[in-house]
Order: sequence, then C-alpha cells, then structure tokens
Amino acid sequence: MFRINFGEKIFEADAPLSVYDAARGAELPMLGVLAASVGGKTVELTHVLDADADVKLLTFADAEGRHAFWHTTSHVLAQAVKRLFPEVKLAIGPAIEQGFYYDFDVKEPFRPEDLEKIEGEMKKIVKENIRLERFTLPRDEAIAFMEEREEPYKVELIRDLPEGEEISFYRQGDFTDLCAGPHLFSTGAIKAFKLTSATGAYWRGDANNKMLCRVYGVSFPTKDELKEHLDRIEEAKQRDHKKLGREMELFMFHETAPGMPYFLPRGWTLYNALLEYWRGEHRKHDYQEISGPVLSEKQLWVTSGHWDHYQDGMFVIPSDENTTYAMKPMNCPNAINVFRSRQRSYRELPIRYSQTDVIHRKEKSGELNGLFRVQQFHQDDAHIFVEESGIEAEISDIMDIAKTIYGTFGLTYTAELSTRPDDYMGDLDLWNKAEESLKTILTHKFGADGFEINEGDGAFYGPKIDLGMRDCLGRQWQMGTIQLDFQLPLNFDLKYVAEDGSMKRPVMIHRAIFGSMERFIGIITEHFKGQFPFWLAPVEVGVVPIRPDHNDYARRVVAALEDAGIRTDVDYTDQNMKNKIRHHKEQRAPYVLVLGDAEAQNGTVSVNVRGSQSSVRDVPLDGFVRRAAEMKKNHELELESEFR
RNA sequence: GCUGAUGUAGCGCAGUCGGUAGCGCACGUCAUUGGUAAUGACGAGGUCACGGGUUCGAAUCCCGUCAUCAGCUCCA
Repeated sequence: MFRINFGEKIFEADAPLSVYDAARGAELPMLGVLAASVGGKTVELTHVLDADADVKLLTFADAEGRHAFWHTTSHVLAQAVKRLFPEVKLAIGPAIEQGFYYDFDVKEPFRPEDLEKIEGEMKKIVKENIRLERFTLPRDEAIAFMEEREEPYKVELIRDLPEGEEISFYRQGDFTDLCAGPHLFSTGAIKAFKLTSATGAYWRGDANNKMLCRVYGVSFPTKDELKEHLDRIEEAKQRDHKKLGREMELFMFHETAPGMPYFLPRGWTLYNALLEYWRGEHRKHDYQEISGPVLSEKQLWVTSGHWDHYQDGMFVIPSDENTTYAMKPMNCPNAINVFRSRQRSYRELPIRYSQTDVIHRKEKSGELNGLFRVQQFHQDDAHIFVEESGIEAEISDIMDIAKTIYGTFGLTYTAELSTRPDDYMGDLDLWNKAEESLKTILTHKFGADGFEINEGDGAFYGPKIDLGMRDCLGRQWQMGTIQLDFQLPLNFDLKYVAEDGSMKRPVMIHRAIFGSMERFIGIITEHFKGQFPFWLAPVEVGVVPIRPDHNDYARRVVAALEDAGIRTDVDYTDQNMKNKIRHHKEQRAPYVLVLGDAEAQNGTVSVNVRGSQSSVRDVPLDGFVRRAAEMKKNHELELESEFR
C-alpha cells in the first residue's frame, strides 16, 4: 500500500500504476492534462508509480506542460519530415521559450512551399492520434538501433551521453526518436500548430560544424489560442523600433554607411534629452565628463592590446606610408591617457571619467539590426580608476545608478555575473576577491536567485556584470555592463601615489548604463510603443490654431511653453484643424492644445491628452505650463490625468 | 561569415503568361475658414537596389554584387 498525493486529493494504491490511472482513481478531471510533475520531475502520464509520491498534474497553463506539448509537436514535425523526405537526417528538436524547433540535415534547405507540405503531413499525424511509447535501451543497442536507421547525429548524441545515464526512446507509429522526454500521451492533442520559419543553424551551435536546416514552429491545444498567439506577434511587430523610427522620423540609415545611424531632428532631440538626463544623474555621483579623439595611431591600439585581440573589429585607415590610424572601438585608452596626463594620488581616487564619444566597431555582414546592432554608436561610457579596497563600494554605486536610471523608464532588467575564464590574467587572489564582491553586491540587490552566473564567461582581464533587457519580440539584449579590469592598468603601467608614499597600480572599472545610446533608444522606443514619457517626447506639446486668425494667440502659447523649456510643434498654415490634430497624434505628442476664439479670449487652452478621445476645455494657460514644466523636471512617467 | 526571405515614387503596397509601371497616404497648386484622428479638385513625382546575361523585347527569367529582415555563429 502506498499513497499518491495530488494535493487536494490522495489516492491509495496497492499495486504499481500509471499517473493517469492514479489520477482517474482519485477522480480528478483529466481534460487538458498533458503531463505530470512527480517529486519535482516532469514525467508523462504513462509514468508508473510504485511508491509514495507527491504528484502535480500539468496543463498547458504550466510551463512544463507547454514544454511537453511543444516537444511532442517537434516529434510530429520530425515524423512528417521523415515520411515526406526519408533521406533527411535528424539532429535535435527541443521545445523552446515560445514553441519548438527541429534541426534536419537536408541536401536542399526547406523552402516555404516545403513547410506547407510538411504542415499537411503533420495534420495527418495529429488526426491519426498516434500513441507515444517510451522505451529504453542499453548503450550498445541504442547505438546499433540508430546506426541501423542511418542517423549519424543520433549516434553521436548517444556516444556523448554520460556513462550510466538511461538512454530512452519514444516511438510513435512509424517514427522513433532518441529523447529524454517527457511527452504527451498521444499526437491527437495537438489541435493547432504552425511552422513559422526555416533557417540555418550549426550542428551543436558550432560555426565549424555543418549547417543544418532548422524548422521553427509553435503549437496550442486550440485554434483560438494559436490565433491569439499569432495576433500577439503581429501586435508586437507594431512596436518595432525600425518601423516606429521611420514613422516618427527619429532616425534613418543610408546604404553608403551600413549600421551607422543618421539621427533626424526629432530623434536627435530625443537623444539629447536622454543624454541631458544621464549627465544630471552622473553629476550627482561625482563623474567628470571627458572627450577624446576618434582616430588614433595604431601604436595606441598595440599598447592597449586591441591590435592583437580586436583588429577584425576595427576600421583601420592608412594615412601615409608611415602612419596607420584606427577608429576607436572603445574609449578606454582615452580615459587612460587622461589619467596618465599627470601624477595621481590616492587622495583623488576614485576618479570617474565619463565619455559618450562616437565609436566604431566593424561587424560581420548579417549581424546588423536597426539600432540594436550597429557599427557606429555612442556608449554612455565611464572609466573609473579605483584602489583595490574601493572596488566593492564603487560597483555598488554603479548598480544604484543603474537602478535609478532604469527605474525612470519603468524598465525591467536581468543581471548576469561572468566569472574567471581559463585564460585569465592577473592575480588569482584578486580575482577571487573581486568575484566575491560582485556576488555579494548582486545578492544584496537582486537576492540569491535574482541573477545568473556564467562560469568562465568573463573577459580575460576581469569579471563582469551584464544587465540585459528584452525587445518587442522577446529577444534579450545586453544593455548595461560593469567590467573590472586588471589588465589595461598593467599594459599602460598606470600608477598612483599611495598613502605610504609607494607607487601602486589602480584597478579600472569600465561601465555603461544605457549600454549604447542607440540600442537604448531602440529598446525604449519599443518599450513605450513610441509613446515616450513627457520629458522624452521629441515634441512635448502640439499646438493647433483652429483658423489662421488664431495664430497670434498660438504664438503666445508657444512662447509661454518654450520659455518654460517645453518643446512644441505648431502648424500656422490654413490646413484643416482636424489634419493638424491628426498629425500631432500620429507623432504621439503627449499633449495637443487646440486654440480657437474661446481660448484666445479667455487665455485658456483646450487640452487633448495622448490616448484619450476627448479633450478638456478652459484650462488656464499658465496652469498648464506650470504643471507641464513640473512633470518634465520630475521625469514623470505618466501624463497628468487632470487633463483627461 | 553561414541558411532563408525581401528590395517597384518619401512611406505602405499592387503589377497575371516576358510586351516600356499603377493604387493609397504624404508632397505641390487652387478652392474651402473649420471646435477635437483624413474637405474637395487638379498636379508633380519612378534608370522597378546595382552590374552582367538570355530574349526581337526584362520590374518579371538566369548569374553576380549590395542593402535590409528572420535565424545561426560572433559580440572587449
């Protein structure tokens, strides 16, 4: 006799039985149940229980349930491909965050027409409602099994499985795959699916390996859920910063300078508003801004190590026979030269040089992406020269700045710690101390489970913290970064006079909060869907004189706003007022003021708030200006509801 | 760099079977003088990404290049 605890119900069994049978025995509703969690491990419903167990039934609402659902769909995909194209070799086919994929080794990559054919075959497999059966084989037999089927990738996978690991297979009718599971009971549950794309992907993610054909897809228990999902993706594309950047005239590209953005008047206004705010925050933390040359002679990059380690990423410009210049891919050597420009004392440390110069990094073709991945950009950079004992306090201060700044935009972010790689340089003790400091700070700010650790992923010159954000399609981008550097101070022989009169070497911290101005503008454009908070909007207030004879009053209103530092846009032509309003709305102006006879007479404005259909009449002009200036000064996220 | 897709007016798009290009918005002119998201009429605007090839004839078919997008890889 043993007890199976389903939470609200307990089933007592006297002989081994499947999760499914136990749940039925406990009279639990099984509609929509896809898999189960037994003692924290996800298993299929056919999993046999023979001892006391805590069991949770999983549906599509559970991440593990979705995972099993998508994983089974990937097997259906592979089965369909093998039926249609028997010569195709199978690689791997996991569930991912939003769906699944399967990698195939094919002679000719699948084209969109092929995907339609495959979808058709998948429909048949779903309709056939084939049961999935799990079985295991000893290693030798497992290898023989896949060798017989001429699946070299599967053979390789089996060979690489650790000794002693159970080797499981799943059979569904005429198709069998090596797989750890778990899976659905049958293919019939997959009522709605779509193959979304076919692209290339390297075997085992290594560019030296053969490129396979990866088919992506997504599936749901009902057609409605699939439609909802596809609609959501369509909706997300509406916030694409590349689309909004064009519509709102923020930035553009020209084919003569790939990956090097042109900022248009409205975009540059936004850029400067952003930078002005950033400067204010950094003044509060005792940063001093500097600027340095964009071109430097090769020798500088040889000393810094970039010439050896990063030459492919630099735009190199031969000047004459004797001189070769390179565009700077980063600012650190500038800050270092400023530090070295005179003797330094411990009394001055930490020295914090901020810098937002333009930098250039050559990217391989195919890597560029709107403002997210560019070849010319501006980091909101700073280099801090600090004593070893000051590292922890300094990192903590930087994390505070990041928290404040991201908070102003209402952005959520993730933190990752990258630790010592195998080819590290410098003192092991210092590394350990530094990593401990970083961990302590991250634990303090995010909790013990609030950040990820990438073991061995740090730069050779020091450990780092990366702060990441997601774009409208859910892709993760690195934004802020805090990097400790024990190497450059050595390369450039940096020194300061310590309290005891000896010469000591400072530690350098490279850090950026936005990451790059460009990428950050891309992220917030998508985050706000182009509806920037008041203080950031390229045009804060759109002004609409109803008829040209209201232009005089409109000029007074504009002057009052501009005097208060508020950015306006107004059309004094005899264009129809509805069109003027529409124009401001399309540009997502936070406020549109409509001015006619009544307003001119009473010294008021009619306020239309972004996102609302109606407007508020008879708002006194001076009251509006005062409130607007206040909102701007406070960097308020929300628009004033009083005007709604 | 790799795989796939796309490239037609400023923007969004159509263009069938190969026969010298069209729609909407935006833009210009004129009329309209208005109360909260499109007033009307007329007009101008294109070396169909670029370079080759096939053909009597190419936006359309073929090859190459460039740019852009999705993914892979990379990202100090």
